[in-house]
This record gives sequence, structure tokens and C-alpha cells, in this order.
Amino acid sequence: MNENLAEKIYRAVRLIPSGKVATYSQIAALAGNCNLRRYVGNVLHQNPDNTITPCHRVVNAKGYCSGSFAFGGPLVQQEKLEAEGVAFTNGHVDMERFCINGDDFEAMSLEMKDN
DNA sequence: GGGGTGACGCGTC
DNA sequence: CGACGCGCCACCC
Repeated sequence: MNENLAEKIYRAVRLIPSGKVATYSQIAALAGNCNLRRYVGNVLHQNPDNTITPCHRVVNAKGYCSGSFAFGGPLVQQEKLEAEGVAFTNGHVDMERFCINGDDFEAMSLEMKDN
């Protein structure tokens, strides 16, 4: 039933469509409140398994990776995103083209709720 | 029960 | 335009 926010956050991250990226605020919003954005980073840092949790699709509002220690290297995140079709501009994700749209957000929210 | 933490976001200077 | 600080909430000790 009521899972911890961590579970919701992980689920939201997994719902991010391939080839797109979501911001911590978006994940936090899907998890419950955009105010939880701080906690999103906190939870993702725990990231028990990056193979099932594509945390590499999660970037900050600027489209940059966390900058901190990632599941094997910050460069790996960019590599994975590029492999999924996410283009990088000047080292940052092109948010205007790859950030999830309202439709994607809505679909994710539906899956979050239905699941 | 209280305090500290955190892969952020945004306003303001 | 760039840099700094503050604020937000849930989980862990």
C-alpha cells in the first residue's frame, strides 16, 4: 500500500521513456510533491540497482548530470543517454527536445497511479 | 523526540 | 551574466 517515497521515486524514474530525460522536480512531482526534489536526489543516491533504475535519465533542471558520483562515472551517464538517442549540447542535455513533455509526464503519472 | 543530511530549484545580489 | 544563499520535505542516526 503506501510505499515510501523512495519506492515511488524509483518507480517514476523507471517510467521515464527511453530517449528522454526527466528532472528531479518532475520525478518529485510524480512521486508526490515537487518540493520533494531534495529527497529525490537523496534517494537516487542510494540507488540500490542502476540496472533496474535508469537514474542516468534523471538530470537537474539545467540538463546537466548530477556531477557527483554516479553508477560508475558521470561520463557513463552521458554515454548511456546518447545511446538512447538523447543528444548532448555543450555537455548538457537538450532539455528543449529531450525533456519529457506534459504528455509523457501525464502518461507516467497514470502508470504511477495505476500501478 | 530532535538534529542532520541530501544526485535540487529558484530568487536575489 | 555569474555567483551565493535560502528553502523544501522525508528518511536515518
